[in-house]
Amino acid sequence: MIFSTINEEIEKIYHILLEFFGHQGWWPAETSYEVVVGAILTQNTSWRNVKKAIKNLKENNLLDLKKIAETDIDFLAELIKPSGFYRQKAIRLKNISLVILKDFGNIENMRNMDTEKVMEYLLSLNGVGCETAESILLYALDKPVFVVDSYTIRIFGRMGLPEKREDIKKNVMNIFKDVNDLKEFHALLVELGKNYCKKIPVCNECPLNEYCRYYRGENE
DNA sequence: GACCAGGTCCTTG
DNA sequence: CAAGGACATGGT
Repeated sequence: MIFSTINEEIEKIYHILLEFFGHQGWWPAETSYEVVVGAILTQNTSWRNVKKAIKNLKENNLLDLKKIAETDIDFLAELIKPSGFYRQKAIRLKNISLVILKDFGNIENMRNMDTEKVMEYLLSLNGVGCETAESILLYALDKPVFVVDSYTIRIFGRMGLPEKREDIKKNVMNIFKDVNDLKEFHALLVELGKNYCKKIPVCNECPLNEYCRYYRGENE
């Protein structure tokens, strides 16, 4: 067994963040389908805005695979307007729901498939890219997958860790095998990204300063 | 008013 | 492959 510096650093970061921010309890949703909807709606969009869209769907009793699959696209677009890119997202959301309904009947039925297979399947859907697919796998289907988003890439870059999404994913999944750890870690990284590791960083009080190249003025 | 937000797709070089 | 534009609302 060889101890890698990178692994130790990643593990250390996880524990610092957990201590600093506490347990995140992601994904904030009542059903697995709600995770899927949220994952689409939050693409390049603040969760604050997504919540409004989800609220609209719930108030219309539409947060259901079968119902969205039958909903008029223009009406759907109107409801999810606050989440931005709403015309695109309405089309994609309805299409994705239709296809999943046809192929599986419901989200839960996707759990029986191999992780690799579901990943491939999800990526084939228009509007589902790497991050959305990973989010669905981890948070809707409870598959042990690490979600790499733009915050993660930025944070790893600032820490001097691997910056390519597949490298990040490999490294993290090599350390954390447990679904709950993977869920927690991604949520914690988003929390750090939102509050400290921004494009214009808030280094004061950032819990990861001692690991940050940027803070030490070594790059950027 | 500028900039950013829990991306993805399509087109170009 | 990398880079650039389109998609759009709402908060700081």
